[in-house]
Amino acid sequence: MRIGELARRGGTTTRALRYYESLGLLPARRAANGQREYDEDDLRLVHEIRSLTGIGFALEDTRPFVQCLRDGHTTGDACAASVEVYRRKLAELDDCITRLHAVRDQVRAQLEEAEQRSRPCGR
Amino acid sequence: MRIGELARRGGTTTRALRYYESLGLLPARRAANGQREYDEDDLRLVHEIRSLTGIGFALEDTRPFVQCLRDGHTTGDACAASVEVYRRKLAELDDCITRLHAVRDQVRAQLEEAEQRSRPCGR
DNA sequence: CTCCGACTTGACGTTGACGTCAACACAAGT
DNA sequence: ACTTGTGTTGACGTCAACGTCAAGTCGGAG
Repeated sequence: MRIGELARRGGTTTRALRYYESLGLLPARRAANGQREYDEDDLRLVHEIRSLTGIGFALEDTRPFVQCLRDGHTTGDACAASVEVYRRKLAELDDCITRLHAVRDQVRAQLEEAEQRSRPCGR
Repeated sequence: MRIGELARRGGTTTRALRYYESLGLLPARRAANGQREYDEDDLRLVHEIRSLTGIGFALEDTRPFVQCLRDGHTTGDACAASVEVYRRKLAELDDCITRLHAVRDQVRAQLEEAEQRSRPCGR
């Protein structure tokens, strides 16, 4: 199939697919006239990339998963490198959540304090 | 004082201060020779800006706080517009935290599933 | 033949908060 | 006088993940 069909079926755009190719993430064969040619395996890769980035993974983080599929594994997270990305991302998320909690509490305290000052006595 | 001193005492850089000026966030008087001249009140504004952006507020969000101080209030959050920013940010944070929780749980589930597959039977 | 849709490459735009560099002027210290 | 430090403006670079536009090519339908 050509790039337009892959984009449609993969739930993305032709621009994104060309971008992935420019990163070496999704290389494409070329037809005689220069047009990109993809197959069902490529569609699988696109789905893998999109589902991961949809969750919040960076494009670079999807590389091990794509490579894993390309190596013949049935899932992208069957390889150690992919699992490692999972772990790293999990730690990042926990860290981020912790920090956001702290910030939220800080903002909430500031807000309450400001409201306190605006009506000093009861009411 | 001049821009270098303000940057040092405000915990930032001269580039940042010029940038703030370009946004109209921190206008500066000029000396006869064209150099920017600041006073202690400006330092106060810089501290306000930095402490807010340090928490995660966008520069534009600090504008009401800075204006509030410039209007003579003792704190930057004494004005309604500032409090409104607090509220908005608080809602944003809650929303962000909720989404991150969902993502984290999703990633954790994926990770556990992947580990399950790597050692199918006990152990 | 003409028209349309899909394809190609290349270049620039977007968002935020500056960093970095160039090329120059002015101030202070020795 | 010379050097060093600090100041000025202006322009371009950074990061991510593409969007948008331009100008042209290719294939098939009518």
